Amino acid sequence: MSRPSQPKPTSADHNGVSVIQSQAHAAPSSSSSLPAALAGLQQVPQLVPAHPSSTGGKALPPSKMKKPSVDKDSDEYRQRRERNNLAVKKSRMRSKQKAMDTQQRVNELKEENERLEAKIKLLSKELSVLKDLFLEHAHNLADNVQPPAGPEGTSPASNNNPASAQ
Amino acid sequence: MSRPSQPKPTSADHNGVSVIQSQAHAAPSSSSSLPAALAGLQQVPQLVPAHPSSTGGKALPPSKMKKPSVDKDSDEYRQRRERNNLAVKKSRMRSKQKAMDTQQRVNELKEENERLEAKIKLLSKELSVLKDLFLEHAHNLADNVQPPAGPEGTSPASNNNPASAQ
DNA sequence: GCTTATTGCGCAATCA
DNA sequence: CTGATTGCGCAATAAG
Repeated sequence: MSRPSQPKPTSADHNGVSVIQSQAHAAPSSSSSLPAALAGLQQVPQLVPAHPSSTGGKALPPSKMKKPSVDKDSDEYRQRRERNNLAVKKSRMRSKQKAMDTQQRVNELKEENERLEAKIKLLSKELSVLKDLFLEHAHNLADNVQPPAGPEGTSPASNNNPASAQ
Repeated sequence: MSRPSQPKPTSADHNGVSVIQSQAHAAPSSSSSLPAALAGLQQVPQLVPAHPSSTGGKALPPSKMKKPSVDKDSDEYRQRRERNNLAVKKSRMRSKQKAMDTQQRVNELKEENERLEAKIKLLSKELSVLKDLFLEHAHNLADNVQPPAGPEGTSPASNNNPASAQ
């Protein structure tokens, strides 16, 4: 599918002198047609070619517009277009890829986040248990310098019930 | 491949009907803050040189044209185009917005991640301190029932309450 | 001042 | 049938 230089038949009427633009009016307030506001829009209020030149000349429609000589039939031109098209394709491909990568990153980060939160939860729990144990001990020591022989402190804070039920 | 309909000329026309007007329309107003206007792109609505409303054969030399319909000069056509252009613009805008949002999400998640990791670090530290204290204590108890009498170097866990963060 | 990369846009085919 | 998407090419810039 390379691009064999082709004579390009239909090129003749491209625009050369005529911007065949077809029909008149392109919706004057085009935006008015639809909720332009909704669509975003940054419309530039009519920018007229206010060129300082005297009678601008090109303001006359029925005349010929002197467009730069961009010979569309030129071989050079065709070649450049071709290259640009390629570049465009490449660029867009990259862009898309990047978007996908970003999306993926979001997923990864989300997963990571969950993992981290789980870990935090775990650590917090461990910590609270240990703290409780410590407090208990401290209380025991404070209350009585000679706590019961029972080393383990499975008892409510402060004084544990020596004569506990069972 | 994509367009088996025609011998793909290197032109903009998608099917041979020819996009005669090239993209010269003057964006009536719509987006674009681009300085393109500077180029003096003042395209004025104007009638095309000639087009019979009828099927005036297009300009396609030695080929066969199988898509005569689609009167570009039709009012209907123009209207549909305009609408589609709007839709396209809207769609693209959304697409872009979405991409940006996703990117932002990545940033937020990254931040969150850092925060969480910091928290984990803190908790881990606290935990290790407590554990050490605990172990020490346990050893003392196991080795000797009378820790206070022992060498003063290893003073009991004093009191220091690490529960003070954030 | 060239070339490539990006960007906005319109057209048309296709999807929904 | 209508709006939404998508591939593609053009042209104007931006970037190198």
